[in-house]
Amino acid sequence: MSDYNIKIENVVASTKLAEEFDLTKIEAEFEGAEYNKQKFPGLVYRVSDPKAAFLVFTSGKVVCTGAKNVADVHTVIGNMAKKLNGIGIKTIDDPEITVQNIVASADLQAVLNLNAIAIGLGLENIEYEPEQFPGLVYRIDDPKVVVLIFSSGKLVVTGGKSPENCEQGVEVVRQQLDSMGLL
Amino acid sequence: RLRKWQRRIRVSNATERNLAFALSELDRMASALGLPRTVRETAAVVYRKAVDKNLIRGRSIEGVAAAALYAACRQCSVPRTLDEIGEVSRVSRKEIGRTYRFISRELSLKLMPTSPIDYVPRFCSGLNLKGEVQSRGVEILRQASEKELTSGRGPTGVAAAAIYIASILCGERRTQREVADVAGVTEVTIRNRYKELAEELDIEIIL
DNA sequence: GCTTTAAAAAGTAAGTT
DNA sequence: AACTTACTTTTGAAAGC
Repeated sequence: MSDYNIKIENVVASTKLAEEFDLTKIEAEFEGAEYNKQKFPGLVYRVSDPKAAFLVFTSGKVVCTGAKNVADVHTVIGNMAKKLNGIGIKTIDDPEITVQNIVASADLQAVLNLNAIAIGLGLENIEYEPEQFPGLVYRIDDPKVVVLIFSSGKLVVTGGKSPENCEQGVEVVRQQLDSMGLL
Repeated sequence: RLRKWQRRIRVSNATERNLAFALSELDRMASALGLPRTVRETAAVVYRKAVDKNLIRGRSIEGVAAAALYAACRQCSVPRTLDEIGEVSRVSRKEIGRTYRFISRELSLKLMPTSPIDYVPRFCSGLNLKGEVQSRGVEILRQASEKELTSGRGPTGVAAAAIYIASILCGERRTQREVADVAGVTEVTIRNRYKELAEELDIEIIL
């Protein structure tokens, strides 16, 4: 059927792996780990298994970004916990992982007139400043997501907490544009 | 009782002082940009509305004034780019843009993005090009708009490309470098846009 | 508000070759 | 003129300034 090639590009999640962390020790033991307290309070660590990046804080909380899907988030966080155990750091057993944001791309397969869309969706509901950025910004309340609409018909959906939110966001835009005859 | 009075007077004085400062800022920037009185007045109206809606809280007077001027230029169809406003303001282009979006939404200015056509008169006069070239440029931009060649592109770049083409068609050729300088874009951008326009609008350019 | 991470979209910009 | 790199926009959490 209709294929908008919805692809998840990035998943951001947060969790708590311990009560506290000695970031200086982790920096010394983990190859490639970066930690500059004055620059940023978190330690930066990148992995390539499933590719992802971590921000580790002294509070024991961890932010994981760059994963391509929700399953990978759990995989890399699990791997991270094992690596920490490997250098003698105890971690919480079943950490509660919360997906905070998902970025996805899609393609409506149609050239779009952004000026017409701006009027159609209502100037008070959108932001479109081509002098600054080529995409039209459309904030949706239904699934609470933000959709960037480009003249090429390509879309970027961000702010969603689940893949479903992203799909719903694309569908809302498709339907609205279709009903206005702009697709 | 007396304290309350004094406080009101003090607030009133501060408010008036701030308003006076904002208006002088608007005047200073408008003068530096050579903007007509109508634009300054429009900017003053926008600024006063922002004050009435308490939109200045947490924002600098300079930032709101610059954003108000940017908005006024667009409302009056004599747009200046954020870079141009930024050059005469002590606030960064980034903050002017951010503040503009905020007051634009809060005051429901509902401004459509700037049309490349609105830049044609200023750019052409900056290049000493006659009205004939302007008309040609505007016509090219009208066609470009109909064929979806302006969506998502910077208005100044598209306007510059149209003027570049028009100057050649009218036998008053200006170099890409000259047009790029008055439009504030790079030659690469003019090249990309003019090739696209010439191709899609079937305009033959003989150099 | 800022700092840091990642990622896509498309336009524009800057530095090399 | 081509390439490469990089910045514009949006989103979210983390801890601290």
